[in-house]
Amino acid sequence: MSAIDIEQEVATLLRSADQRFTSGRRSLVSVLQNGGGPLTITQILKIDDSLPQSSVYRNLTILEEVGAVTRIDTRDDFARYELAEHLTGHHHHLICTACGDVADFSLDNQTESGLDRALHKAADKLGFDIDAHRLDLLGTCGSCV
Amino acid sequence: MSAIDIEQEVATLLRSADQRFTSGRRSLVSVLQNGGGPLTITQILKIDDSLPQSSVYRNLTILEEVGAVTRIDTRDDFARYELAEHLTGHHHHLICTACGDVADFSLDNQTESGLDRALHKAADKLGFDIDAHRLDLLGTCGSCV
DNA sequence: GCCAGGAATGAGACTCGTTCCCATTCCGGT
DNA sequence: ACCGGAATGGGAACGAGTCTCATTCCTGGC
Repeated sequence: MSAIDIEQEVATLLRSADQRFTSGRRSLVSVLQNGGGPLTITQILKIDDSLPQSSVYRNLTILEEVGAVTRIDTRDDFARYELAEHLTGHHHHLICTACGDVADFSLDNQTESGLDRALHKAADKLGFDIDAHRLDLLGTCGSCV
Repeated sequence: MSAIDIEQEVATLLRSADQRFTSGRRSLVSVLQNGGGPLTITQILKIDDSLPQSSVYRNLTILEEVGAVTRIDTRDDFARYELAEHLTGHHHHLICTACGDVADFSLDNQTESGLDRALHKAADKLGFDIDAHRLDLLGTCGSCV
């Protein structure tokens, strides 16, 4: 999905929730697009220091409610945000337990769909209704040896 | 693994890290054993109100360092703790996005090992060293309709 | 059994990521 | 251009989790 398509899609999502696609929100989306992985609030503020902290928090929450952005909880104390999967494609996360950084990766379709079947079977048995699955790898990234 | 075996194992883990298996830590382990799923600090304090908050935090941290307990981050603001997998067996979590509660479930061996192979392949490609994987289902539990 | 010294405890102060408040600014419809 | 509701942004408030430190508890050596 191209940068312009993503903008369009985010605009639509906001519009249908009676929200405006303001310049602050535009900047936020663009920072996330170029972030190369989930970003913390601190990282976002450093990348674009024209954005005030409180607006970043508020707008990320709204973008999440609208379904344009996903919040990721890792092991450290910082929430991370990235564009939602229907904008970037389904993927998973490599979480480095040494430096806290998060990178994206994907599984091949066969593994993914096999997993999905198994998950639904297990969830059905327990009367649980699946919205999404979250598969993260915890370990050490290349730069942390 | 029986309750007594678990106590033994935790004792060994603590001992080999030059830590004592004190009565507070014993209570903590027993609360987690009977919790029927990962518990928040608040839940732990409610179940056993003889435990002071600061000790619960400190001892959970120590038990985690020692490898007896695992910390789980869900969507809400509360960290949850449960006994480590080598005491209870490998499993995953159903996280209810409505009430925040967490339940355990397992996948069949075949799915699990296939997944493991795929994950290692993907991680190797990126020079990432896997310690563990974390697979959670987000959705609605039976009691939240 | 007793004592010394380090480990563990527990109550409360503190930290800091996140949320809330509210006066001001912006924007779309008329 | 004007109005009204939405969005903004600076700072105050909140609260889960951490830190401090005086007290209490163990444990190993005598």
